Amino acid sequence: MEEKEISQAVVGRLPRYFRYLGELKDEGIERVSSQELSDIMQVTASQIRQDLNNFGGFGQQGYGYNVGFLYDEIGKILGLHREHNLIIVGAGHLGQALVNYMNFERRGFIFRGIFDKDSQVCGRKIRGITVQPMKEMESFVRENDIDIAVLTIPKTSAVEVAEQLAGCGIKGIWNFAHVDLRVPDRIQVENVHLSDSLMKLSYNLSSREFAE
Amino acid sequence: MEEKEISQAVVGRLPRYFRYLGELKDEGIERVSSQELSDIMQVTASQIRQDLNNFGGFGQQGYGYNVGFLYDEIGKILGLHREHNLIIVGAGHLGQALVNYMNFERRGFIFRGIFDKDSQVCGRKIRGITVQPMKEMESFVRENDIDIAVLTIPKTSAVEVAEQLAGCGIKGIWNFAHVDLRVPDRIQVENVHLSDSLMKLSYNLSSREFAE
DNA sequence: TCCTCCCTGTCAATTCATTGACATAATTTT
DNA sequence: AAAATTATGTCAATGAATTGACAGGGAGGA
Repeated sequence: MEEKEISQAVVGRLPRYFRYLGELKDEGIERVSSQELSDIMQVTASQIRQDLNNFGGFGQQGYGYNVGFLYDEIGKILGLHREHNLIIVGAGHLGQALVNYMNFERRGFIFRGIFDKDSQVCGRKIRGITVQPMKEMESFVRENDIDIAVLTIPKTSAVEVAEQLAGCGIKGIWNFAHVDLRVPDRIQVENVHLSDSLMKLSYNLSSREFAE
Repeated sequence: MEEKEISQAVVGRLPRYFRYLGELKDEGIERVSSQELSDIMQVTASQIRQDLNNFGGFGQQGYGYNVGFLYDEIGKILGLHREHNLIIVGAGHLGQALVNYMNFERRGFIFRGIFDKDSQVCGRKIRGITVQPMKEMESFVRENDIDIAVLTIPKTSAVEVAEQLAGCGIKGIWNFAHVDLRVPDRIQVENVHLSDSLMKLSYNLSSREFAE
């Protein structure tokens, strides 16, 4: 299926295309040209065509792109046509917030388990899912066909937990801990470093002041 | 201060340098060469030197970089040497999680107010801060020297709220709503699109399967 | 059916980012 | 004090990403 390696720059733009196409679809719009999309999304039409062509010719000359079709195709490319089983490790505020955020489920990302090392928290239910102790994690991952682990734990324990997860066949880690994980190549890690993001904003605020 | 424009690629790496330098500092290490940093951080030494030189010559030939000094300098570049006043708009799970996440305060990002449109939620206290109704937001921003607004609200209301914030002199928006905000150029927007991030992970999971 | 216009897919050109190479300066060793 | 080593700052070379240009394949109207 994948012939040439797709750059992460392109991959990073796919969800945004997907979002805008979804909106157009909801508005009942059937066709769209790269130029129209360009106007809406504030990227060049050339980039849109270039990006989409990495995955095949979805458009038609003289017509443009069929919104519904393109939406579905990008969804498939992103792997949204099938379900993913997730667990959350770390039942703190952030972990709970993610479990309660329904939009993930709508896209096929289903939370199957929650784990926490604090025995006080274990047994509590979050959105119908019982928090389990850490020692149950590895067997749970193996027995329930878990694809993705979401790490919402302090960085001190994240490295160790990532190793455990690597050992029991997890495929991907969505990492909110403020540390870079070293895992085998077969495991994909997607980092969400919130404080990095906030610092970037802070930088851009200060640099802006002097630019004037 | 800023002579040439620094690319966002560089800015995006600064927090990571900052983090690793902080760790070295905590370990009591005083000096580090670009080559040593390169080994630890898994980026090329050349890139490290190139990046740092955008902001000045922090190192010394034959010696390397002084960890503490470089840490402080990058902190200043990132604007962490002064406090930022923040408000949260949207007291849902995610908003609460962010308020409760102490690490931001440690870096000088102080939450001054929380706002929500749900009158049921207003009046409740989150970490000592009373949730206020939306109509108080604009005057609060003006009167309390608020720099940054954190949007943890659904996308439907985010656009409107962003406009209100633009009107009352906010400088930056940390946007967790799943929508692209259109605000005047003077306002910096940093997006955290969690579902985009998860979709990227999903893509990389599927593409990996076929690559083997 | 034919003609005109539209818009993609793709190639080429340009811009931007990363890596490599090295002259030079400070440190450390002898 | 001199020699050897270390490691920066910077320039040049390479590589990657974005933009521009256009041939040619439909679509839509007459």
